[in-house]
Amino acid sequence: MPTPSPSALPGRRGQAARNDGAILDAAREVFLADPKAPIAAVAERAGVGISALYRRYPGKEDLLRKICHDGLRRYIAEAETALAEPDPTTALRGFLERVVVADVHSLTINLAGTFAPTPEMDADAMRAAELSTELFERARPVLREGIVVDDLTLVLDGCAAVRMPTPDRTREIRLRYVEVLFTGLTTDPARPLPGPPPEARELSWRWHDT
Amino acid sequence: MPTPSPSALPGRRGQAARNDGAILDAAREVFLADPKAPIAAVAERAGVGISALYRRYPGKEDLLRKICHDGLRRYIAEAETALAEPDPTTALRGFLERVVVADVHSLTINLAGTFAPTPEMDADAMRAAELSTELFERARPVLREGIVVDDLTLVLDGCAAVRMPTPDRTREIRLRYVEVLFTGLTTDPARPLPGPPPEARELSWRWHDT
DNA sequence: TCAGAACGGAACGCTTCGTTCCGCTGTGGG
DNA sequence: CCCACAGCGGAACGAAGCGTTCCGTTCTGA
Repeated sequence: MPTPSPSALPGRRGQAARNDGAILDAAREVFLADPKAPIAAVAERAGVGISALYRRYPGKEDLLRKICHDGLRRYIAEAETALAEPDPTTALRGFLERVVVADVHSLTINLAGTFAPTPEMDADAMRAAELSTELFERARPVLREGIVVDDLTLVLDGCAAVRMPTPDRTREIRLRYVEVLFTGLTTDPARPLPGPPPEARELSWRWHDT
Repeated sequence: MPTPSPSALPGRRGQAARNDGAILDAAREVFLADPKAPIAAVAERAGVGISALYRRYPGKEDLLRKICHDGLRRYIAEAETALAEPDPTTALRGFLERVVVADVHSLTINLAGTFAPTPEMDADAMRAAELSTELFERARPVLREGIVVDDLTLVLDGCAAVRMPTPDRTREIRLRYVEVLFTGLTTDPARPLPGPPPEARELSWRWHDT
C-alpha cells in the first residue's frame, strides 16, 4: 500500500519493491496449495532467501494474516462491484463467480485458525457479511424458498473444495460447479429444503481454535 | 470380518474383540476430523494404549489403508443398494445422500496419497467406478445436458468439504446441500454448462504423490 | 569512498510423531 | 491350583520438519 512506485524503479530499491510483490504472490500460491506449508517454501517460490521474508514480516503468523486480510478485502471489493450491477440475479451470480475465480474463499477456509485476527479484520469481516446480505436480499425473489444468506457460504465452501491438477483447470471446473449450484439455488421444486438452515454462529467456529 | 463373535463373549478375548471395533471407530472419527492426526490420538479416543494399535496393525499406513478400504467397500455397497431401486432418479438421489451421510467420500479425499493402495483396492475402485457409471447412465434422461459421470465426484467433493461444529449438524447440512446440488443437476436451463467436463484422469491424480 | 540496507542461506533449538520396548495383569488350559 | 503368555499401557527413543536467528556478502546511493 505505501509502496511509492510499483516496480519500475531501478537499483536495490526497485529490487526490494519487486520482492514485496513476489513474496505476496508466492505466499498466496503456496499457502493455497498447502495451508501448512513451511515458510521456506514461500521463499523458494518467490526466488528469494528466507531473510527477505523476515525483513518484511515479524513471523509466519503475520504473513498469514496479511494474505488472509488481503483476500477479505478482495471479497469486499467484489461484493461492492456486484452491488453496482442493476439486475440482482446477474449480480449474485457474477459475485459468486468472481469470488470463486479469485480463490478468496479457499484462503479464508484453509487459513482460519492459524493466526489471531486483528480488530480491523473483524470489522472487515462484519462489513463483508453486510454486503453479502444485501446482495442476497436483493436476489431473494429469484431464489428457492428456504435458502438463507449463510447458504452462500456453504456454496463457496463447496466450490473451494474442488481441486484439479492445475490452477487453470481448477478455475474452469469451479465455474462449472458454480453454474450447477446457482441453478440449484434459483430453481424451486415442490420439495422443501431439508434440515434447519445454517446460522452465522455455526460458520464462525473455524476462527476459534478447538 | 473374520471376527468370530461381535462383542459379547467375556474375559480377555472379549475385551480384545471389543477393542478391535473401538480402534476402527476411533480411527475413522479422528482421521475424518484431521487426516494428519497422530496415531496416539486414535489410541486415546479408543480408550486404549498405543501398543493395542501396534498389535493389530504393523504401522500407521496400514491402519489408514484399512479405514479407507472399508470406506470404499461401503461405497460399493451403497451403489449396489441404489441399483436395486427401480426409479433411476430416486436411486441416484438416495445413493448420493447415503454416501454423504456415511462420510465415505471425505475419507477418500482426505486420506488420498497418505498410503500406497493395494491391488485389491485398485480393483475395488474400478468396480466402484463401474457401478457409479451404471447408476449415472440410468438417470441420464433426467439430468441436465452436458453433465457427465465424473461430475458426481465433484458433487461429492463439495459436500465432503462442508463442515459444521458437530458431526450431526454436519450431516444435516450436507443433506441440505445434496438437495440443492441434485436440483441443479436435474434442472436444465437454456444456458449450456461452462468449461470442458471433468475427466477420470483428472480425478485420480490425488492418489499419486505430487 | 563507505556506511548500511538488503539479502542468501547455514545453523540452532524446539516440537511433533511414528515406532519400539519393558514391565504388568488377568486368564484359561492343563 | 498354577503359570505361560496373550494382551496391554505408556514411557522412551530417534528421526524429521520447521520457525527463527545469525553471520557473512553484495551493492547502492549519498
